Amino acid sequence: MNHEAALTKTLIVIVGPTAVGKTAAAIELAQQLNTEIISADSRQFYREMSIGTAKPSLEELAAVKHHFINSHSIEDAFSVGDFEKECLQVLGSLFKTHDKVILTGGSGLFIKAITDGFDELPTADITIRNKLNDYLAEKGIHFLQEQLKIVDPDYYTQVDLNNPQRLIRALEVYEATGKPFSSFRKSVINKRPFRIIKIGLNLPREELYERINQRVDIMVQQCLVDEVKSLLPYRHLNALNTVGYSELFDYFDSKTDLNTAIDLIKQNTRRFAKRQLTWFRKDIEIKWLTPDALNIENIQ
RNA sequence: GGUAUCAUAGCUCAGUUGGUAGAGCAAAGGACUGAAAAUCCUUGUGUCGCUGGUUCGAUUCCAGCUGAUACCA
Repeated sequence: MNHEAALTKTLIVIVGPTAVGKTAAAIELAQQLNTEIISADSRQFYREMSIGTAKPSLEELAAVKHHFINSHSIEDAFSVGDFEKECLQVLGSLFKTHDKVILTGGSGLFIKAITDGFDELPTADITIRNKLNDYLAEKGIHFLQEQLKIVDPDYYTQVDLNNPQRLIRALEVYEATGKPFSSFRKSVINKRPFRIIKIGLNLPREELYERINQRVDIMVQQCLVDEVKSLLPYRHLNALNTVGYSELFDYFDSKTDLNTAIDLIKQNTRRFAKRQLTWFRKDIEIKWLTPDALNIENIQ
């Protein structure tokens, strides 16, 4: 893509909390623009998980071409970094035939991977990560904190020391490369060869929560319990460490009854929506709308 | 109808030997560069059921009322 062409290409990013109505709004806009949709949803990639991830329906998928829905298996190791690379490739080829492309999803980190990009970092070595998780279990978080203090004192002063995932990530990068994690973190925003417009969809909190509760009830009617049951053999996979699945695994373990599990799915989904809003709120480039207000006028 | 117990945060309850109160859960706010639907952090002003009485002072003691629960009729 040359510079001249780049100016004409626009990525329309539609974000917002789960259940706000991103899917329907994005499809309607895609039809008006005669374009395609890239999903940035960290669980809708996986073809084995459908009901609990609130994927677009078969009709919706037929109405507009979607990318990164059912594109991967829960057994694949598919990281945000992988998504960044694969998605940019898809975008490049879509921009050859479209001036505007829609990127939509609720996973803030995955959106950021496309709009801003990440520094070059090594992917997780599962052996190292397992070892570090063993240390965490056996020696406690203090041990990881002390290791990090020795190996990467800069990051030690910045990181949330109570967050084991952050500590382990930094330590595994050090073990894999011999260089401190902080030395990779340049935090430069990658300039993309296309224009980016960010739209955030939101509703009054009460209304959003009502939609979440209703959607969980619909998932149950659509036999979410059977879907989760069929995934029991894969429950150890990271993809299944997910709202809607974890709670029902507990039900199959007889740790809760079904109604309690369903109530917990609703509650954890509401909390998830709150975290999504926290993430997106700090992005001042986002123009906020109610879902029914999204139209071509908003994306000029 | 009688007796007893209870009435404190959205919920479940603790507590104040009388000086206007605090836990868990819920909820809200925040962080977050390859686990991200994950992970982590912060936040407790409530007519202490109502009306009186005693007292310098009552959510605490006393009386009445209202409601709940249990037992007896």
